[in-house]
Amino acid sequence: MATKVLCVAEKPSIAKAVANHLSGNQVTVHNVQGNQFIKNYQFQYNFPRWGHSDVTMTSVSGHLVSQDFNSRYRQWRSCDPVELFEAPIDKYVENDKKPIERNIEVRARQSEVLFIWTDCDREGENIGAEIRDIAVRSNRLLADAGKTVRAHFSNIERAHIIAAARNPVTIDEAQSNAVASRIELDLRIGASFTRNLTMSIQPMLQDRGGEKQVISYGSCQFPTLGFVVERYFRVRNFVPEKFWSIKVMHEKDGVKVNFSWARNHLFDRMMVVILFERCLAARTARVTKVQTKPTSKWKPLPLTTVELQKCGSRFLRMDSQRVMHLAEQLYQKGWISYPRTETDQFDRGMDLQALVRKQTQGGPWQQFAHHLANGGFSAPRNGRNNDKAHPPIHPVNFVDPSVLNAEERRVHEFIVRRFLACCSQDAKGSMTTVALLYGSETFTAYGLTVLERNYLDVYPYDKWTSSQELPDFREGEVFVPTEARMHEGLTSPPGYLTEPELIALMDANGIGTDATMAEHIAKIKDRKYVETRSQGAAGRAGDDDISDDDEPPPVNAGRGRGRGRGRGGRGGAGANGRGAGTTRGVQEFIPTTLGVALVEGYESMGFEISLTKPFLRKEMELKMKAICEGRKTRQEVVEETLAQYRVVYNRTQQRLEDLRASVRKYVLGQGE
DNA sequence: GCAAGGTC
Repeated sequence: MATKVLCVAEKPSIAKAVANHLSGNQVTVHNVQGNQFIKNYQFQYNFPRWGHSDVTMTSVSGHLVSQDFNSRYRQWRSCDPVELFEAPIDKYVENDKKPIERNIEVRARQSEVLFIWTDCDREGENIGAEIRDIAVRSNRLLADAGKTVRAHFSNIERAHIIAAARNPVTIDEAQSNAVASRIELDLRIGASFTRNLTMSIQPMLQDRGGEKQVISYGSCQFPTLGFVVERYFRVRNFVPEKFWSIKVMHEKDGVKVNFSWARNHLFDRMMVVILFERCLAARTARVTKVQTKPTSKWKPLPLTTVELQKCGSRFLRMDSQRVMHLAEQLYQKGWISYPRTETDQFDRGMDLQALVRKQTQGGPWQQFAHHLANGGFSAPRNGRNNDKAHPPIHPVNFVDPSVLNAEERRVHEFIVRRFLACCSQDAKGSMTTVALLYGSETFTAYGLTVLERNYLDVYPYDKWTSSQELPDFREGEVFVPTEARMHEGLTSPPGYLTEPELIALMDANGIGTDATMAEHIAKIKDRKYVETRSQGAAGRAGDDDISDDDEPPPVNAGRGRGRGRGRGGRGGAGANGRGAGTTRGVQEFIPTTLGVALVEGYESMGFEISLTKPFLRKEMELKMKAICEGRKTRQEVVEETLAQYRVVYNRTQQRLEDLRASVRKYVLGQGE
């Protein structure tokens, strides 16, 4: 007698891949009535634990269960918003998900074992619990010990999937509970604050003929707005500072070589005058070091969602939501892998060379792919992130670019080139350093010669070019510099926040996930908290009369722009918050008067915890971790967090006048 | 008319 096993994945693509691996492609496919994406795959498999089995492999499509307040509370004016802190919450399945629910119910009734194949992350654990609850309601026997299990897998390579099928584990209830608390808190806090804010502020805006707009609070959208406003004020409040430096130029063999000062620049004019006079007094400079050594520019890391979005803004001039939409389409058509991933390491088991060979069929990268297939291949670098659920974004099949529309083609081309770049060699070069001692001061010139472009040939988004060749200097050589002068400069203000910078800040502060960051950005635009414009479209705020010092020396460029790069430095010249590389045409974010009023209004209330800063979200993250590790229960976290927010809510009520004053000041221009 | 998280 064959055991009947029901497998349920988080999404159709996983169900299909797993079914194919386990069945050896001996599989029959059935449609699920009412949903064109979900399929049931039926095949035989011999599980060590259950023996010869008839397997049905199906999937859900993300969360199956929705949550909202009981209908008595759903009308906005049905209750005081503060009641939403404890109003009963209903769980239900949306109508469009009913066919998926029904499919599981029917199949569960015929099954002896339920085998969950959701992604191995917190949300996946919670979705797994949703699936189990629905299945158990339909077949109580599945609640018995060992009758509901879960696959532990971190990629969909064949061997890995088979190992997961043979070694089931149990659902991690703690992780599921962590998500449950997150869901409840986001709902209660988001809804209560949003209703309160909207009902107290919206009438003021309507007075001036504004349309009815929702003024929302959310644990992700507010910190996102906070980043934009913070940068805005940093630009607005920027006071340029004068600085001084010493510039040395020497012409040799017909080449003018600029030497940069080891101290870069100083903010003390007298000091620079003294140091400069010592240079002049010394008259000659002596070459203290001539060094030529190999250098390289590292190839990029495997592509994550966050990186795709940043590159989309930077290189393709598309906003993050657009890029994600296009990537989603490419995924659904089967050209690229799953586009929502935090992983920047390829699993060792993956046959990357086979994927490279697929790209030799055509496209502008064809020749390069041939070169990799014929011995040029080099294993990708490993980044530091692995979500244990999805591989880095990569092309899974060849598609002739001409069948894609213009926008899809650009995103697809980027993904293919990025992948091929990952599989090729670092660019190689040679860096010459010449150091001078002139008076008491050290000056340095650098010369870069690019020797092998390697990955750069397929990845035009990175720039690395040879500098002017340095003339021959000898250690100990003494000369009178052709030119030496003092230079006066002004520090320049940071630019407004660009989308890649905003995404980097959200990423570093844990605001949103790879799948939702673009939505939060779109949300604060939609709510009219911020506006975007093309960088450089309008004159930059403040003075035009800005000069800056020379760029810092060209250090080994390999040190990639990693995750979590801090925000632009403050004050100091040069550290101006503008991202590396060209940013012309990139969208920059400017808060509206409403956005500024909200942030300033809340700040003026002087809470010890700020709603517009990322700390609360981080704290939530830590509390979820505590639940996962068994240090706290779901109830404890919900209660203590709600208590925290209640304090903020009550104080917001008491000091509503502060918030209204802020709106009057910034939005209505009525002063204080 | 509310959030954030999955997913098509």
